[in-house]
Amino acid sequence: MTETENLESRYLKSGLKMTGQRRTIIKILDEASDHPSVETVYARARQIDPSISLATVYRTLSLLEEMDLIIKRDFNDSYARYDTNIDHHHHLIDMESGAVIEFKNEELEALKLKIARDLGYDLLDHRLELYGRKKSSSS
Amino acid sequence: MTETENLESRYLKSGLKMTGQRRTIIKILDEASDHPSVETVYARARQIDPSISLATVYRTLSLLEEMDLIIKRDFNDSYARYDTNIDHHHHLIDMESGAVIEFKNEELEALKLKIARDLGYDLLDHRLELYGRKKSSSS
DNA sequence: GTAGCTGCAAACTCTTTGCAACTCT
DNA sequence: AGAGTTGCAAAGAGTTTGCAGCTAC
Repeated sequence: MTETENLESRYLKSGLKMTGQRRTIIKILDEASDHPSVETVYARARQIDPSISLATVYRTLSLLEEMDLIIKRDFNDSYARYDTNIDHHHHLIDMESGAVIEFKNEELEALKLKIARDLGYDLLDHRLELYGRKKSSSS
Repeated sequence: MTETENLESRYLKSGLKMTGQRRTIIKILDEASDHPSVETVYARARQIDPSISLATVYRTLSLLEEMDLIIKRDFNDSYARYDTNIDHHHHLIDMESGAVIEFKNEELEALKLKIARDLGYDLLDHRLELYGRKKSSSS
């Protein structure tokens, strides 16, 4: 969960232009601990810069995704959501609150490599999502 | 991969009306070994019944999904794809050919339960997708 | 006979794009 | 100055829906 560098400095290294709009969006992503949708990023961006357009949010998020600075996800929603954390991890989605919890598991990493190997494949990427309900020890 | 009953007989048990269009779509799904998209089902359906409409395909697939006879999936495509196999399994997506390979793994089932439990959750559903490239022993 | 299904076309949601104006470097 | 970025509005893809006619039961 602790990243060496924030998104802004990683972006700056690319040499691409830094505009007011991009700075706004990158700041929002840097501060986001959730996995915001385009609309959410847009809403937050408007609080900082009311004149920003949705098209710019779409374009900037696509750009950052192509640069592998963020990752596009779909948690069975009808819209895309973005993940700022590029470290490899998985998600547990709380089906009651919609909260997304990140986790890592070494055993799983080993197992999935083994499964792919057994099927005759080199693993390039993968995803695991768990959908659950919070255990209540009382009720 | 072997199902006790086919989709058609499971559908008939529901008591819902069986129309020509539904029979066509259900037959296509019963015979599909891939994970067809709405457009694919539509294209195949037209070969049997050229007058069938896309809206009916959408409606029928939604209906079958609500009845838990098929499962809607999204393999990072921009459109929905359907899975006829309701047995619990996972997918390995061949990133070169786009082929989708189904697999099961008991070790994985146990592990994912453990992960959810450790996070304080009861597991309701989950999905694992592996994205890989076929190993070539020669090249 | 009638509840429910169908085809058609229009509408809707999410995302992308053409273009003229603007802004970082 | 100039390449790249922006806002706007229009267009695009995928999906849903209202409605009048039709069909399985």
